Amino acid sequence: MFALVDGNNFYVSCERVFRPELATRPVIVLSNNDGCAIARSNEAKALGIKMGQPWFECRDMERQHGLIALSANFALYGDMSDRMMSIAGQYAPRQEVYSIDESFLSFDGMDRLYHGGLLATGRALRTKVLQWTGLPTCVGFGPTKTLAKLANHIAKTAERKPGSYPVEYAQVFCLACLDPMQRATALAATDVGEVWGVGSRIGAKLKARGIKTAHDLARADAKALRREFSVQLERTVLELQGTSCINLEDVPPPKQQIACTRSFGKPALSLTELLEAITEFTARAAEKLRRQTSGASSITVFIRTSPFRKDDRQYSRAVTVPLVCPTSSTQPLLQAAGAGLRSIYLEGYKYAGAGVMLNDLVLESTEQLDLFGAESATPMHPGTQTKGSCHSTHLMSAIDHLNTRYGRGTVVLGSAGLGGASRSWSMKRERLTRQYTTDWTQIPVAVA
DNA sequence: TCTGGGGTCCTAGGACCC
DNA sequence: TCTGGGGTCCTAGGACCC
Repeated sequence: MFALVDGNNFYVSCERVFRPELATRPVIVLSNNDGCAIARSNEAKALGIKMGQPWFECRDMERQHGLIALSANFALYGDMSDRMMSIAGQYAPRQEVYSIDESFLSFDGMDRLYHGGLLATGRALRTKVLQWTGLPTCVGFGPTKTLAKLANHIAKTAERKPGSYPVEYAQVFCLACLDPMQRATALAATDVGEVWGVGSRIGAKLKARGIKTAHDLARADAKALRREFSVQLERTVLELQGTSCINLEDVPPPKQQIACTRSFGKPALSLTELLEAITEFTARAAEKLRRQTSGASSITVFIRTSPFRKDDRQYSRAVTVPLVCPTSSTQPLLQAAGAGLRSIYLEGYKYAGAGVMLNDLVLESTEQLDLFGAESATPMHPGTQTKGSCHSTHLMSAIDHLNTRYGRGTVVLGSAGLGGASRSWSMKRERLTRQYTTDWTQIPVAVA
Protein backbone atom coordinates (compact mmCIF):
# COMPACT_ATOMS: atom_id res chain seq x y z
CA MET A 1 0.00 0.00 0.00
CA PHE A 2 1.19 3.49 -0.91
CA ALA A 3 0.22 6.94 0.24
CA LEU A 4 0.89 10.20 -1.51
CA VAL A 5 1.14 13.24 0.76
CA ASP A 6 0.93 16.54 -1.07
CA GLY A 7 1.07 20.12 0.18
CA ASN A 8 -1.90 22.12 -1.09
CA ASN A 9 -0.94 25.06 -3.34
CA PHE A 10 2.43 24.64 -1.73
CA TYR A 11 4.28 27.92 -2.37
CA VAL A 12 1.19 29.95 -1.60
CA SER A 13 0.63 28.00 1.62
CA CYS A 14 4.24 28.63 2.68
CA GLU A 15 3.74 32.37 2.20
CA ARG A 16 0.46 32.30 4.11
CA VAL A 17 2.13 30.71 7.13
CA PHE A 18 4.05 33.96 7.59
CA ARG A 19 1.33 36.28 6.30
CA PRO A 20 -1.92 34.94 7.72
CA GLU A 21 -3.78 37.99 6.45
CA LEU A 22 -3.53 36.42 2.98
CA ALA A 23 -5.54 33.39 4.08
CA THR A 24 -8.70 34.16 2.17
CA ARG A 25 -7.26 36.34 -0.59
CA PRO A 26 -6.53 35.21 -4.13
CA VAL A 27 -2.74 34.76 -4.10
CA ILE A 28 -0.23 33.68 -6.73
CA VAL A 29 3.52 33.13 -6.53
CA LEU A 30 5.52 34.26 -9.54
CA SER A 31 8.53 32.71 -11.23
CA ASN A 32 12.03 34.14 -11.20
CA ASN A 33 11.69 37.43 -13.02
CA ASP A 34 8.07 37.67 -11.99
CA GLY A 35 7.39 36.19 -15.39
CA CYS A 36 4.49 33.87 -14.74
CA ALA A 37 2.38 32.22 -12.04
CA ILE A 38 3.90 29.05 -10.63
CA ALA A 39 1.53 28.58 -7.70
CA ARG A 40 -2.05 29.67 -7.14
CA SER A 41 -4.34 29.71 -4.15
CA ASN A 42 -7.78 28.17 -4.58
CA GLU A 43 -9.20 31.70 -4.85
CA ALA A 44 -6.73 32.50 -7.65
CA LYS A 45 -7.65 29.28 -9.43
CA ALA A 46 -11.30 30.26 -9.13
CA LEU A 47 -10.45 33.54 -10.91
CA GLY A 48 -9.35 31.42 -13.84
CA ILE A 49 -5.61 31.99 -13.53
CA LYS A 50 -3.77 29.11 -15.16
CA MET A 51 -0.55 27.43 -14.13
CA GLY A 52 2.31 29.15 -15.94
CA GLN A 53 0.14 32.06 -17.01
CA PRO A 54 2.19 35.21 -17.74
CA TRP A 55 1.91 37.87 -15.08
CA PHE A 56 1.12 40.64 -17.55
CA GLU A 57 -2.01 38.73 -18.56
CA CYS A 58 -3.49 38.58 -15.07
CA ARG A 59 -2.12 41.81 -13.73
CA ASP A 60 -5.39 43.71 -13.98
CA MET A 61 -6.89 41.32 -11.44
CA GLU A 62 -4.82 43.06 -8.80
CA ARG A 63 -7.28 45.94 -8.93
CA GLN A 64 -10.41 44.16 -9.97
CA HIS A 65 -10.24 41.19 -7.65
CA GLY A 66 -7.63 42.04 -5.04
CA LEU A 67 -5.21 39.48 -6.44
CA ILE A 68 -1.92 39.35 -4.52
CA ALA A 69 1.18 38.42 -6.50
CA LEU A 70 4.37 37.49 -4.66
CA SER A 71 7.90 36.93 -5.91
CA ALA A 72 9.07 33.39 -5.23
CA ASN A 73 11.20 32.71 -2.15
CA PHE A 74 12.62 29.28 -2.88
CA ALA A 75 14.85 29.16 0.17
CA LEU A 76 11.77 29.45 2.37
CA TYR A 77 9.88 26.79 0.42
CA GLY A 78 12.80 24.38 0.64
CA ASP A 79 12.97 24.82 4.39
CA MET A 80 9.23 24.34 4.87
CA SER A 81 9.41 21.30 2.63
CA ASP A 82 12.09 19.70 4.80
CA ARG A 83 9.91 20.09 7.87
CA MET A 84 6.84 18.71 6.16
CA MET A 85 8.75 15.72 4.79
CA SER A 86 10.30 14.77 8.09
CA ILE A 87 6.92 14.78 9.84
CA ALA A 88 5.23 12.76 7.07
CA GLY A 89 8.11 10.30 7.10
CA GLN A 90 7.36 9.36 10.69
CA TYR A 91 4.13 7.66 9.66
CA ALA A 92 5.54 4.90 7.44
CA PRO A 93 8.58 2.64 7.28
CA ARG A 94 9.67 4.07 3.93
CA GLN A 95 9.36 7.42 2.23
CA GLU A 96 10.26 8.75 -1.19
CA VAL A 97 10.50 12.52 -1.47
CA TYR A 98 9.15 12.96 -4.95
CA SER A 99 9.16 16.74 -5.29
CA ILE A 100 9.32 19.80 -3.11
CA ASP A 101 5.72 19.32 -2.01
CA GLU A 102 5.02 15.61 -2.47
CA SER A 103 6.20 12.40 -0.92
CA PHE A 104 5.20 8.79 -1.34
CA LEU A 105 4.96 6.63 1.75
CA SER A 106 5.14 2.86 1.55
CA PHE A 107 3.22 0.66 3.96
CA ASP A 108 4.75 -2.56 2.61
CA GLY A 109 3.17 -5.68 3.97
CA MET A 110 0.96 -3.68 6.28
CA ASP A 111 -2.14 -3.83 4.10
CA ARG A 112 -4.23 -5.95 6.41
CA LEU A 113 -2.90 -4.32 9.53
CA TYR A 114 -3.78 -0.91 8.26
CA HIS A 115 -6.86 -1.44 6.18
CA GLY A 116 -9.23 -0.04 8.76
CA GLY A 117 -6.62 2.31 10.13
CA LEU A 118 -5.37 3.81 6.89
CA LEU A 119 -7.75 6.74 6.92
CA ALA A 120 -7.05 7.34 10.60
CA THR A 121 -3.32 7.31 9.91
CA GLY A 122 -3.74 9.74 7.04
CA ARG A 123 -5.82 12.08 9.15
CA ALA A 124 -3.34 11.99 12.00
CA LEU A 125 -0.53 12.78 9.60
CA ARG A 126 -2.41 15.64 8.05
CA THR A 127 -3.29 17.11 11.43
CA LYS A 128 0.27 16.92 12.69
CA VAL A 129 1.76 18.56 9.60
CA LEU A 130 -0.82 21.32 9.88
CA GLN A 131 -0.15 21.86 13.58
CA TRP A 132 3.61 21.80 13.38
CA THR A 133 4.19 23.66 10.11
CA GLY A 134 0.94 25.43 9.28
CA LEU A 135 0.84 23.70 5.89
CA PRO A 136 -2.40 22.10 4.68
CA THR A 137 -1.97 18.76 2.90
CA CYS A 138 -4.01 16.07 1.23
CA VAL A 139 -3.33 12.35 1.52
CA GLY A 140 -4.28 9.65 -0.98
CA PHE A 141 -3.94 5.90 -0.48
CA GLY A 142 -3.77 3.24 -3.16
CA PRO A 143 -2.22 -0.15 -3.87
CA THR A 144 0.12 1.37 -6.52
CA LYS A 145 1.84 4.72 -6.81
CA THR A 146 -0.40 5.70 -9.72
CA LEU A 147 -3.52 4.90 -7.69
CA ALA A 148 -2.16 6.75 -4.65
CA LYS A 149 -1.60 9.78 -6.89
CA LEU A 150 -5.11 9.44 -8.22
CA ALA A 151 -6.53 9.13 -4.70
CA ASN A 152 -4.63 12.27 -3.76
CA HIS A 153 -6.06 14.10 -6.75
CA ILE A 154 -9.55 13.08 -5.70
CA ALA A 155 -8.89 14.19 -2.11
CA LYS A 156 -7.78 17.63 -3.32
CA THR A 157 -10.56 18.05 -5.85
CA ALA A 158 -13.30 16.88 -3.48
CA GLU A 159 -12.23 19.66 -1.14
CA ARG A 160 -11.81 22.39 -3.72
CA LYS A 161 -14.79 21.68 -5.96
CA PRO A 162 -17.78 20.63 -3.90
CA GLY A 163 -19.96 18.21 -5.84
CA SER A 164 -17.16 16.76 -7.95
CA TYR A 165 -16.85 13.79 -5.59
CA PRO A 166 -18.56 12.81 -2.33
CA VAL A 167 -17.57 15.26 0.41
CA GLU A 168 -16.19 12.50 2.61
CA TYR A 169 -13.45 11.93 0.00
CA ALA A 170 -11.95 15.34 0.77
CA GLN A 171 -8.48 15.80 2.31
CA VAL A 172 -7.75 12.16 3.12
CA PHE A 173 -8.97 9.49 0.74
CA CYS A 174 -8.31 5.80 0.26
CA LEU A 175 -9.13 4.15 -3.06
CA ALA A 176 -8.35 0.72 -1.63
CA CYS A 177 -10.98 1.16 1.05
CA LEU A 178 -13.89 1.45 -1.41
CA ASP A 179 -16.02 -1.38 -2.74
CA PRO A 180 -15.64 -2.07 -6.49
CA MET A 181 -18.75 -0.13 -7.43
CA GLN A 182 -17.70 2.98 -5.53
CA ARG A 183 -14.21 2.72 -6.96
CA ALA A 184 -15.50 2.47 -10.52
CA THR A 185 -17.71 5.50 -9.92
CA ALA A 186 -14.80 7.53 -8.55
CA LEU A 187 -12.55 6.62 -11.48
CA ALA A 188 -15.33 7.29 -13.98
CA ALA A 189 -15.68 10.80 -12.54
CA THR A 190 -11.98 11.49 -13.17
CA ASP A 191 -10.73 12.84 -16.49
CA VAL A 192 -8.13 10.60 -18.12
CA GLY A 193 -5.77 13.58 -18.32
CA GLU A 194 -5.55 13.63 -14.52
CA VAL A 195 -3.89 10.22 -14.43
CA TRP A 196 -0.20 10.34 -13.54
CA GLY A 197 1.73 9.70 -16.75
CA VAL A 198 -0.98 10.95 -19.10
CA GLY A 199 -0.17 14.45 -20.30
CA SER A 200 -2.01 16.71 -22.68
CA ARG A 201 -0.82 15.08 -25.90
CA ILE A 202 -1.55 11.49 -24.99
CA GLY A 203 -4.69 12.56 -23.16
CA ALA A 204 -6.08 14.09 -26.34
CA LYS A 205 -5.23 11.01 -28.40
CA LEU A 206 -6.82 8.71 -25.84
CA LYS A 207 -10.01 10.75 -25.83
CA ALA A 208 -10.13 10.57 -29.61
CA ARG A 209 -10.19 6.80 -29.17
CA GLY A 210 -13.03 6.97 -26.66
CA ILE A 211 -10.87 6.60 -23.55
CA LYS A 212 -12.09 9.60 -21.63
CA THR A 213 -11.86 8.76 -17.94
CA ALA A 214 -9.51 7.02 -15.57
CA HIS A 215 -12.04 4.21 -15.47
CA ASP A 216 -11.90 3.81 -19.27
CA LEU A 217 -8.11 3.69 -19.15
CA ALA A 218 -8.10 1.14 -16.33
CA ARG A 219 -10.28 -1.14 -18.48
CA ALA A 220 -8.24 -0.63 -21.65
CA ASP A 221 -6.03 -3.26 -23.27
CA ALA A 222 -2.57 -2.56 -21.86
CA LYS A 223 -0.73 -4.49 -24.58
CA ALA A 224 -2.58 -2.72 -27.38
CA LEU A 225 -1.83 0.65 -25.86
CA ARG A 226 1.82 -0.34 -25.57
CA ARG A 227 1.91 -1.01 -29.30
CA GLU A 228 0.10 2.18 -30.14
CA PHE A 229 1.82 4.44 -27.61
CA SER A 230 4.63 3.30 -25.36
CA VAL A 231 5.70 1.00 -22.58
CA GLN A 232 5.14 3.86 -20.18
CA LEU A 233 1.44 4.00 -20.94
CA GLU A 234 1.24 0.22 -20.59
CA ARG A 235 2.71 0.55 -17.12
CA THR A 236 0.22 3.26 -16.27
CA VAL A 237 -2.69 0.99 -17.26
CA LEU A 238 -1.30 -1.90 -15.21
CA GLU A 239 -0.86 0.37 -12.22
CA LEU A 240 -4.45 1.58 -12.56
CA GLN A 241 -5.51 -2.06 -12.54
CA GLY A 242 -3.69 -2.55 -9.27
CA THR A 243 -0.46 -4.16 -10.49
CA SER A 244 2.44 -2.24 -9.04
CA CYS A 245 5.09 -1.52 -11.69
CA ILE A 246 6.68 1.62 -10.29
CA ASN A 247 8.79 1.08 -7.21
CA LEU A 248 9.35 3.39 -4.31
CA GLU A 249 12.73 5.10 -4.65
CA ASP A 250 13.65 5.97 -1.12
CA VAL A 251 17.31 6.46 -1.95
CA PRO A 252 17.40 8.96 -4.77
CA PRO A 253 19.78 7.90 -7.53
CA PRO A 254 22.47 10.49 -8.25
CA LYS A 255 21.47 12.97 -10.92
CA GLN A 256 22.57 12.23 -14.45
CA GLN A 257 22.54 15.86 -15.46
CA ILE A 258 22.57 19.12 -13.56
CA ALA A 259 21.25 22.29 -15.11
CA CYS A 260 21.01 25.93 -14.23
CA THR A 261 19.04 28.02 -16.69
CA ARG A 262 17.08 31.24 -16.58
CA SER A 263 15.03 33.61 -18.63
CA PHE A 264 16.12 37.20 -18.33
CA GLY A 265 13.86 39.95 -17.06
CA LYS A 266 15.25 42.19 -19.78
CA PRO A 267 16.86 41.05 -23.00
CA ALA A 268 20.65 40.83 -22.96
CA LEU A 269 22.51 42.16 -25.96
CA SER A 270 26.20 42.00 -25.19
CA LEU A 271 28.62 39.17 -24.72
CA THR A 272 29.55 40.66 -21.35
CA GLU A 273 26.01 40.41 -20.03
CA LEU A 274 25.75 36.81 -21.16
CA LEU A 275 29.12 36.00 -19.64
CA GLU A 276 27.92 37.33 -16.31
CA ALA A 277 24.83 35.15 -16.45
CA ILE A 278 26.73 32.06 -17.60
CA THR A 279 29.31 32.60 -14.87
CA GLU A 280 26.65 32.65 -12.19
CA PHE A 281 24.83 29.63 -13.64
CA THR A 282 28.04 27.64 -13.85
CA ALA A 283 28.95 28.41 -10.25
CA ARG A 284 25.51 27.36 -9.07
CA ALA A 285 25.52 24.18 -11.12
CA ALA A 286 28.99 23.30 -9.85
CA GLU A 287 27.78 23.70 -6.27
CA LYS A 288 24.94 21.26 -6.92
CA LEU A 289 27.46 18.92 -8.51
CA ARG A 290 29.72 18.96 -5.45
CA ARG A 291 26.75 18.38 -3.18
CA GLN A 292 26.19 15.02 -4.81
CA THR A 293 29.99 14.45 -4.99
CA SER A 294 30.06 13.99 -8.74
CA GLY A 295 32.26 15.31 -11.49
CA ALA A 296 31.08 16.45 -14.92
CA SER A 297 32.71 15.27 -18.14
CA SER A 298 31.24 17.97 -20.32
CA ILE A 299 29.34 21.21 -20.06
CA THR A 300 26.65 22.51 -22.40
CA VAL A 301 25.98 26.22 -22.81
CA PHE A 302 22.94 27.59 -24.58
CA ILE A 303 21.60 31.03 -25.38
CA ARG A 304 18.32 31.91 -27.01
CA THR A 305 16.14 34.78 -28.06
CA SER A 306 12.48 34.96 -27.03
CA PRO A 307 10.21 32.60 -28.98
CA PHE A 308 7.31 34.85 -27.93
CA ARG A 309 8.70 37.85 -29.73
CA LYS A 310 7.88 36.79 -33.23
CA ASP A 311 8.96 40.06 -34.79
CA ASP A 312 12.49 39.77 -33.45
CA ARG A 313 15.09 37.80 -35.32
CA GLN A 314 15.35 34.40 -33.65
CA TYR A 315 18.52 32.65 -32.65
CA SER A 316 19.01 29.65 -30.43
CA ARG A 317 22.15 27.71 -30.13
CA ALA A 318 23.86 25.30 -27.78
CA VAL A 319 27.35 23.93 -27.63
CA THR A 320 28.79 21.11 -25.56
CA VAL A 321 32.36 21.49 -24.40
CA PRO A 322 34.19 18.37 -23.20
CA LEU A 323 36.40 18.65 -20.11
CA VAL A 324 39.92 17.27 -20.12
CA CYS A 325 38.97 15.16 -17.13
CA PRO A 326 35.76 15.02 -15.10
CA THR A 327 35.71 17.78 -12.52
CA SER A 328 33.48 19.48 -9.99
CA SER A 329 35.73 22.49 -9.64
CA THR A 330 34.28 25.80 -10.70
CA GLN A 331 37.36 27.16 -12.45
CA PRO A 332 37.74 24.68 -15.30
CA LEU A 333 33.97 24.61 -15.74
CA LEU A 334 33.95 28.39 -16.04
CA GLN A 335 36.72 28.31 -18.60
CA ALA A 336 34.91 25.74 -20.68
CA ALA A 337 31.59 27.58 -20.37
CA GLY A 338 33.19 30.89 -21.34
CA ALA A 339 34.85 29.33 -24.37
CA GLY A 340 31.58 27.68 -25.35
CA LEU A 341 29.64 30.91 -25.03
CA ARG A 342 32.15 32.82 -27.17
CA SER A 343 31.89 30.16 -29.85
CA ILE A 344 28.11 30.50 -30.21
CA TYR A 345 27.55 34.16 -29.41
CA LEU A 346 26.47 36.36 -32.29
CA GLU A 347 26.07 40.08 -32.02
CA GLY A 348 22.79 41.79 -32.81
CA TYR A 349 20.28 39.53 -31.12
CA LYS A 350 18.09 40.22 -28.10
CA TYR A 351 18.87 37.27 -25.89
CA ALA A 352 16.01 36.29 -23.61
CA GLY A 353 17.50 33.34 -21.80
CA ALA A 354 20.53 31.19 -21.27
CA GLY A 355 21.73 28.24 -19.29
CA VAL A 356 24.36 25.66 -18.59
CA MET A 357 24.06 21.91 -18.17
CA LEU A 358 26.61 19.58 -16.68
CA ASN A 359 26.61 16.22 -18.45
CA ASP A 360 28.03 12.72 -18.23
CA LEU A 361 28.35 12.91 -14.48
CA VAL A 362 30.64 10.43 -12.76
CA LEU A 363 30.71 9.71 -9.07
CA GLU A 364 33.71 11.07 -7.31
CA SER A 365 35.30 8.53 -4.99
CA THR A 366 36.47 10.01 -1.73
CA GLU A 367 39.96 8.53 -1.89
CA GLN A 368 40.60 10.58 -4.97
CA LEU A 369 39.58 13.88 -3.47
CA ASP A 370 42.40 16.29 -3.92
CA LEU A 371 42.41 17.78 -0.46
CA PHE A 372 45.56 19.81 -0.76
CA GLY A 373 44.68 21.60 -3.90
CA ALA A 374 47.62 20.29 -5.85
CA GLU A 375 46.86 19.53 -9.43
CA SER A 376 47.67 15.92 -8.83
CA ALA A 377 44.80 14.48 -10.78
CA THR A 378 45.15 11.12 -12.37
CA PRO A 379 44.40 11.61 -16.04
CA MET A 380 41.30 10.04 -17.44
CA HIS A 381 42.27 7.17 -19.67
CA PRO A 382 39.98 6.42 -22.55
CA GLY A 383 37.80 3.46 -21.79
CA THR A 384 38.20 3.57 -18.05
CA GLN A 385 35.95 5.08 -15.44
CA THR A 386 38.64 6.16 -13.04
CA LYS A 387 38.74 9.80 -12.41
CA GLY A 388 40.49 12.40 -10.38
CA SER A 389 39.69 15.86 -9.31
CA CYS A 390 41.54 18.30 -11.51
CA HIS A 391 41.37 21.27 -9.20
CA SER A 392 41.31 22.13 -5.60
CA THR A 393 38.34 20.57 -3.86
CA HIS A 394 39.62 22.20 -0.70
CA LEU A 395 39.17 25.66 -2.13
CA MET A 396 35.77 24.74 -3.57
CA SER A 397 34.42 23.37 -0.32
CA ALA A 398 35.62 26.49 1.47
CA ILE A 399 33.71 28.64 -1.01
CA ASP A 400 30.59 26.51 -0.69
CA HIS A 401 30.81 26.80 3.06
CA LEU A 402 31.09 30.59 2.98
CA ASN A 403 28.21 30.89 0.55
CA THR A 404 26.01 28.64 2.65
CA ARG A 405 26.83 30.53 5.80
CA TYR A 406 26.79 34.11 4.56
CA GLY A 407 24.47 33.89 1.61
CA ARG A 408 24.71 33.01 -2.02
CA GLY A 409 27.18 35.08 -3.97
CA THR A 410 29.33 36.06 -0.97
CA VAL A 411 32.35 34.53 -2.66
CA VAL A 412 32.50 34.08 -6.40
CA LEU A 413 35.17 33.09 -8.85
CA GLY A 414 35.72 35.41 -11.76
CA SER A 415 35.08 33.93 -15.17
CA ALA A 416 37.80 34.01 -17.77
CA GLY A 417 38.03 37.51 -19.15
CA LEU A 418 35.54 38.98 -16.75
CA GLY A 419 37.91 39.98 -14.03
CA GLY A 420 35.53 38.82 -11.33
CA ALA A 421 32.66 41.05 -12.28
CA SER A 422 29.58 39.92 -10.41
CA ARG A 423 26.86 42.43 -11.00
CA SER A 424 23.62 40.57 -10.76
CA TRP A 425 22.09 39.86 -14.16
CA SER A 426 18.68 39.63 -12.61
CA MET A 427 16.15 42.42 -12.45
CA LYS A 428 14.28 40.75 -9.66
CA ARG A 429 15.22 42.93 -6.75
CA GLU A 430 13.84 46.10 -8.27
CA ARG A 431 10.53 44.41 -8.73
CA LEU A 432 10.58 42.98 -5.25
CA THR A 433 11.02 46.45 -3.87
CA ARG A 434 7.82 47.49 -5.51
CA GLN A 435 5.88 44.48 -4.44
CA TYR A 436 6.71 44.47 -0.79
CA THR A 437 5.95 48.10 -0.12
CA THR A 438 3.80 47.16 2.84
CA ASP A 439 6.52 45.34 4.70
CA TRP A 440 10.11 46.38 4.17
CA THR A 441 11.48 43.72 6.44
CA GLN A 442 10.45 41.18 3.82
CA ILE A 443 12.90 42.47 1.25
CA PRO A 444 15.79 40.06 0.87
CA VAL A 445 19.11 41.77 1.42
CA ALA A 446 21.78 41.09 -1.16
CA VAL A 447 25.10 40.28 0.47
CA ALA A 448 27.87 42.36 -1.01
C1' DT B 1 18.87 -2.57 -63.08
C1' DC B 2 20.44 -5.55 -58.92
C1' DT B 3 22.72 -4.12 -53.27
C1' DG B 4 22.20 -8.72 -46.27
C1' DG B 5 21.28 -8.88 -41.67
C1' DG B 6 22.24 -8.08 -37.14
C1' DG B 7 24.31 -5.63 -33.62
C1' DT B 8 25.90 -1.35 -30.95
C1' DC B 9 26.35 3.36 -29.95
C1' DC B 10 24.98 8.02 -30.17
C1' DT B 11 21.91 11.87 -30.66
C1' DA B 12 17.79 14.46 -31.26
C1' DG B 13 13.38 14.90 -30.18
C1' DG B 14 9.08 13.86 -27.94
C1' DA B 15 6.52 12.83 -24.04
C1' DC B 16 5.97 13.11 -19.28
C1' DC B 17 6.49 15.02 -14.20
C1' DC B 18 6.29 19.08 -10.63
C1' DT C 1 7.20 46.46 -21.96
C1' DC C 2 6.13 41.62 -19.74
C1' DT C 3 5.77 34.42 -21.06
C1' DG C 4 9.51 29.08 -15.27
C1' DG C 5 13.26 25.96 -14.22
C1' DG C 6 14.34 22.13 -13.39
C1' DG C 7 14.40 16.86 -14.28
C1' DT C 8 13.25 11.77 -16.28
C1' DC C 9 12.67 8.03 -19.72
C1' DC C 10 11.84 6.18 -24.32
C1' DT C 11 12.15 5.88 -29.29
C1' DA C 12 13.57 6.56 -33.91
C1' DG C 13 17.05 7.01 -36.97
C1' DG C 14 21.79 7.50 -38.49
C1' DA C 15 26.60 5.93 -38.32
C1' DC C 16 29.38 2.34 -38.03
C1' DC C 17 30.95 -2.49 -37.67
C1' DC C 18 31.39 -7.38 -39.17
